[in-house]
Amino acid sequence: MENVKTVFDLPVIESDAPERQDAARNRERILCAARRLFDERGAGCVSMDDVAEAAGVGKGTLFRRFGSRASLAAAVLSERERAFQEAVIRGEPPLGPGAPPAERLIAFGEAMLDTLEAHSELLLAAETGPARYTHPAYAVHRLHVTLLLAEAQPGCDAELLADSLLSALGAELFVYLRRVREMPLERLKDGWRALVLRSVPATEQPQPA
Amino acid sequence: MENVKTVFDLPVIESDAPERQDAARNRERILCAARRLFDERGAGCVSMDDVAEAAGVGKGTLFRRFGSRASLAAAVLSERERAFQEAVIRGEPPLGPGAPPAERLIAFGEAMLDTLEAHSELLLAAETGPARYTHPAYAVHRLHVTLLLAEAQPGCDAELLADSLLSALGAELFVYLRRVREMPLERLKDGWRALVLRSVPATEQPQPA
DNA sequence: TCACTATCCGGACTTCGGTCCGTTTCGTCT
DNA sequence: AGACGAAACGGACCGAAGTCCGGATAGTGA
Repeated sequence: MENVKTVFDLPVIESDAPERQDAARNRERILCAARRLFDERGAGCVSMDDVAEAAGVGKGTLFRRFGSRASLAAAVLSERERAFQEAVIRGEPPLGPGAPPAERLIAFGEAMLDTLEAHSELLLAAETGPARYTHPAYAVHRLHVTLLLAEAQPGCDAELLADSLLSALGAELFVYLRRVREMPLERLKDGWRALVLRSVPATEQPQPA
Repeated sequence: MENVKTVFDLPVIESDAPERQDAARNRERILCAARRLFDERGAGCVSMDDVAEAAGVGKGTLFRRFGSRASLAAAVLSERERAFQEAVIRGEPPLGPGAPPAERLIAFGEAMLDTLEAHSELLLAAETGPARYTHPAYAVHRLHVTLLLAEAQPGCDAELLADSLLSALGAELFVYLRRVREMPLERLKDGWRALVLRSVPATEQPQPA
């Protein structure tokens, strides 16, 4: 995992040719406008037409660059996501390499919960539809969790368990627990910790290596 | 739990007055048409206009009875849901009362997975938007799981753990695992079993009572 | 039987995500 | 510089969920 490059957002598969100048300019305009609007009004109150207009760009252009609303939200989050991946792959323990897998899993979930707390609306927008599971960022999270689980508990179905655990960090559930059920953030973190410690033997020691 | 009445669908909060005759007739027509169309074409290919037309009813009426598409899908599923609740509350072990809590949790998840396998599209439609967590059926599932967890493991945060475990049975994740990742149903069941056994000490014995 | 009213009906309308396609612009090759 | 093809632009257009409100109707009380 530590040799993996961070994975950026790939809103639309760009084959190989470099981006044309106007395209790059418009992408920047759009991202800038979207960031501003989402920030001002909350992601829920911003339509794609709003973004297009604020960016001074046609709607077709908006959808050509970012294939969907969910994808645009993800792109706006990509900078943060990039930093997060960096911290996970090359950062300090316990989030980064060096700590025992259970510790790292706990730190991972806590970091995710902090991100959710700070950007729940945006993450909610980014997870609507089938977007969540097909997004490259999710693939990275899954891979990370899968590897940690496999390390902590060889023999378990780490692939599947990773998805199951990650589902507990979904934005929809988070918003529900936080806003409707009004659970404090700390409680969610404790819950995650307990969940991980149940899934992984706490008796694990720091990997020798 | 065993004394709780089954909870039916409450698509729209009807205060107390009994339903007017034409209203009841139209509800029936709508449900009938929806059931048929969903069955014929798959839930994804049926618009609300389609349902309204097939039911011989205006669109306004459709939305007056069932507040949203998700709610309509849930209503169509309500009969099955009712039977499921019955089996959980008063049926045979291990799904019904009598088996140790871990066993019942496993059986519960397996039954949910079977339902998902049979009606994934409909469940997917029923879970779009914030619908899932606010639906009465979800409240019943959560209560059931919460009580079993509390019984199996006093002292744990059963409320939260219930939601976390249930998130692993969400329709969106299911469809993704099943169709995109192409995991066999049995693997998902095994995964659920493992998840439950990790969350609950397997050393638990049938409740003394 | 006949008002009378609360409830319900229905379809036109709005909003919004997403698509299409004729037009424009960029970069390149001569 | 001029021409040419690929790529990008933009806004009209579409389908579908959900809202609104003027008109119809079922139950009620006299």
